Amino acid sequence: MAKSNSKEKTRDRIINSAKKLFAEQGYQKTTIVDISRQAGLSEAALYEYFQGKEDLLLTIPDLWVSELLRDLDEQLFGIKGAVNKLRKYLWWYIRRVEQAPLDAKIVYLFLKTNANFLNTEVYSNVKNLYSYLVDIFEEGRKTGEMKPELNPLLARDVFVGTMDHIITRWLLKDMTYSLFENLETIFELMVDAFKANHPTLTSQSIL
Amino acid sequence: MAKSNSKEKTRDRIINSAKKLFAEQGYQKTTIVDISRQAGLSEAALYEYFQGKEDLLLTIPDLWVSELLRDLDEQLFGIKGAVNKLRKYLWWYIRRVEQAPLDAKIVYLFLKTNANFLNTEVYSNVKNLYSYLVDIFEEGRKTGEMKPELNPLLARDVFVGTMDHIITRWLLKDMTYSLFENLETIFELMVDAFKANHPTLTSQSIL
DNA sequence: GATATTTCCTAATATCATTAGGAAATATGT
DNA sequence: ACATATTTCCTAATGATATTAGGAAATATC
Repeated sequence: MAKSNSKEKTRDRIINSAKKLFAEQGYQKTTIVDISRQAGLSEAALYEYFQGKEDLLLTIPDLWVSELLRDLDEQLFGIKGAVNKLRKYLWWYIRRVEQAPLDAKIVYLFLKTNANFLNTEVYSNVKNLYSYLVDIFEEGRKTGEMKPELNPLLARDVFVGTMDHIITRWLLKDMTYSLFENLETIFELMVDAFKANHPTLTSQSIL
Repeated sequence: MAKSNSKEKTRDRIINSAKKLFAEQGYQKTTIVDISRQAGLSEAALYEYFQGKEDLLLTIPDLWVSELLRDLDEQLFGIKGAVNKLRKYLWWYIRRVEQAPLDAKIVYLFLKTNANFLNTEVYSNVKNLYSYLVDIFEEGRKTGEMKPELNPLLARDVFVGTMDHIITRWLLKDMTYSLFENLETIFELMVDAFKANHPTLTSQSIL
């Protein structure tokens, strides 16, 4: 299996070169020659591994997001309470973004642009990633930890929107600070939107 | 002034053609030939009006966003109370997006990608657009209408993030529904994050 | 050791963005 | 009205770059 092994190595080298260059110079300004040089190949050889530049762009975040999805279950396992799960989700995701800023940059800045994004494997994986949040809000609503009238889909929009917003700004500002800086405060702010109104009084009410 | 008049007309024709094609097919897939044909010109003539394709891309949202900025002051004039201002801001902005979906699409989907975005006039105008929100939250905090410990910058992040998120999804889904559908509910959800905790009790407390 | 397959390369080819150079139309000054 | 300057536009270049052709070198398979 030395053949397929070396094939995997070359493929990985191409992916990593592309990732680096896309994130540094942007998708448009990165040429196939750039990528293949960086990977120590000719342009033509690259086409043995990928159908083209766009295929390459779509492959990178695909790997990252499906790995995220695999990890998420495990991370939330055993955590009790909707708010605690929500906190874990946020801290986990932000950490993952800080650990893989190049992947994050490609997902957040270059993918949405792409006309095929909605038909992508990445898109459906991202949707899955976010659907966990809907479940968490649903649980919170049911247990009375959160508002009885809470709409889980809209709560997810607030949560994901805020998360994506601070991540996008961080990426545009070239990751010059830590995403964790105000995370606690912003989390508490959001939770106030979701939590039942009078936590010190009885939150169980009969219809 | 027939000369400069006709010049303006041609320029506008180019802008509108580009706007339409960029929004329909994306920036990359739209060619200069496409745009100039649509505008009834040769490619070369287009270069009399714009420095190139990227210049064209950046000009379109520049016009839209500076017009928004001019309008905003007037729209908020005479509205009393931070929550009322916030509501007006949201309804105004969402309406503007629905009225100019092509411009919105270019701002939201193609601009962030661009490496020069942060050095753009558009960027500084968008920042100005958002800075109104910070003022509103500051006012709300001072008058006691909102939490005394509210961080106006973070509140803005929640508000803008949520707004941008629902707009981006709407654009990706090809504007097949109305942005106003759940707006009331989502607004109330967010306001719960900002408002003082016990509105029925005294909200003035001494440190 | 011979043959098939994979991996890679050097050169086309094709598709644009952009520029050159100049013609036609329009404005300006007399 | 005429001559000249300026603006607007056009038909080709030119140049960059994604992709493909065709085949050589390396590697695997029998």
